[in-house]
Amino acid sequence: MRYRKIPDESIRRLPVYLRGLLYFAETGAKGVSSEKLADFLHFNPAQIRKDFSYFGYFGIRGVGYDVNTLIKQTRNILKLGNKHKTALIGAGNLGKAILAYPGFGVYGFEILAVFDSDQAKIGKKISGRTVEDVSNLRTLKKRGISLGIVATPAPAAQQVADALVDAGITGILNFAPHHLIVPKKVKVITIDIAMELGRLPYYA
Amino acid sequence: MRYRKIPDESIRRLPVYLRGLLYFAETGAKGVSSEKLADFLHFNPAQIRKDFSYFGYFGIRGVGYDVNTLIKQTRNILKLGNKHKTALIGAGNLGKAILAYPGFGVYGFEILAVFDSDQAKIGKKISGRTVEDVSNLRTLKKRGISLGIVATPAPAAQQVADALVDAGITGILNFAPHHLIVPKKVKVITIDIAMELGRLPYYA
DNA sequence: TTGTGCTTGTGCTCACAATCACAAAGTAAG
DNA sequence: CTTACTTTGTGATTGTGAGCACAAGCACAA
Repeated sequence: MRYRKIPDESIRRLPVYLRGLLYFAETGAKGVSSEKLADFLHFNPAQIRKDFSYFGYFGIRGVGYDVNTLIKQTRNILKLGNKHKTALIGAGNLGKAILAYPGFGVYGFEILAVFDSDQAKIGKKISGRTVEDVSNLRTLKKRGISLGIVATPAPAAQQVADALVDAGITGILNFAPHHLIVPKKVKVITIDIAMELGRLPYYA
Repeated sequence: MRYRKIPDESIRRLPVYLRGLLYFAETGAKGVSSEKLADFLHFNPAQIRKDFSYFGYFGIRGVGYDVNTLIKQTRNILKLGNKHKTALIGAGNLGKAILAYPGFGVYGFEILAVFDSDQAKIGKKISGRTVEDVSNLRTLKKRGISLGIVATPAPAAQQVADALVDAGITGILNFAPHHLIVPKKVKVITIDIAMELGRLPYYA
C-alpha cells in the first residue's frame, strides 16, 4: 500500500476520523479498533484501516490503535498541528455564525481578521474582532494569515477570491454559491448550503 | 439511457444546474446549450446532458434547451414545485444565520417554526418567528411541516432527530457534527462545516 | 428535398473508490 | 513452544461515475 496515490476521498474522511478519535479520547479510552471507530462513525472498518495505511503503520495487529497516537498522527497528516491564521470576509449573518461556531477551534483555526465592504459595518466589533475594510485585504500577508473564509453574496465572491489570492492566501473555504476561479496552487472548498437543501425533497 | 439507475451524484448536481439556469433566465436568455451552461458552472457539457437525460428528453438537437422549460422540469424533478414547510431546531448563532440566509427562498423553502431548548430563548422573536419549546415538536405534523433543519450542538442532535421522525418529518438537513440514525424512509443530509475546513491545510 | 451545420443523447471505455477476504503479525494461555 | 484468538494491512474484486466520441435528430437555406 505504501507508495500508492492517496485518494481524495480518504483525505475528506480524515477530519471525521479525527472527530471520532477525539470522542474516544474524551471517554478515557486508551485504545480503539477500526471496528469500534467504524461503529461510532458509521463507516466500514476496512475503509478506515486502508485510509490510515496510506500514511503509515499506526496500529498493532491483534490489538488496535492507540487513541492518542492516532489523534496526533491524523493531526499531522492534515497539517493541523500548528494554529492556522484565518480571515473571514463578509460580516453578515453567515459571517457572524461562522465567528461564533465552536467547531473551528477543534481543528486549530483562529479567525484573526474580519472584512466587509459595508461602510456601516466597518469599525464595528463582532465577537471581539473589529471589522475592517475589504480594501485592506492585502495586509493579510504581513499578518501571516494564510486561509480565507468567503461568506459574501455570490456576485462579490470572485472579486474577493482574487484579492485573497493576491494577498498570498493558500486555501479558501467558500460559502458563496458561485464557482471560484483561482490559480492551481490555491485550494478552494465550496459549501453551498442551499444546494444541499435543494435535493432533500427529491428523496422525501 | 431511459430505465437506468439514476446516480446520486446526478441528483446532487441538479440544484447547481438550477442555479445556473436561473442565472441565464435573469439575463433574459431564452435558450441555452449544455456547453454554455457548463462554461458558466464549470462542469463537463456531456455530464450535464447525461444528467438531464436520466429524466427525459428536454433538449432539441441542434438547438439546445429552452431555459424556462428546463427550469420548470428541474424544479419538478427535485420536487421543488410547491413550497416546502420547514422547521428549524436550534436558535443559536447558526440557527439565526440560517433564518437570515436568502438561499432557501430560491428553492421554495419556508421556515415556519423555530425551536430551542433554552428557556431564555423560548418566546423571543427571531426574524419574525417566535421561538418555541422543543417539547412541542410533535405539533409539526398538524402544521404540515415535513422538513427539519438541525442546528443544535452534536450531543442533542440525535435526540432532536428522533423527535423529528416521531413528528412525521421526511427529510432532515443536519448541521451537527454527528451521524444521525433514522428510519430508511427519512432522508438525512449532513453538512459538517468544520470537517470541510479540516482538510484545507492538507492541500496548502 | 437535399445538404450543411449544430447540439443533443448515449454506448463504451477508463479511472477511481468501496468492499471483501485473507495473510501477516501481534497477544495470551497452557 | 505451540495453539487459539484477535485485529491490522492489503491484494483482488466489484461497483460506480466521468468523459469521450459519435450517431441521431433538428433547423434552415437553397
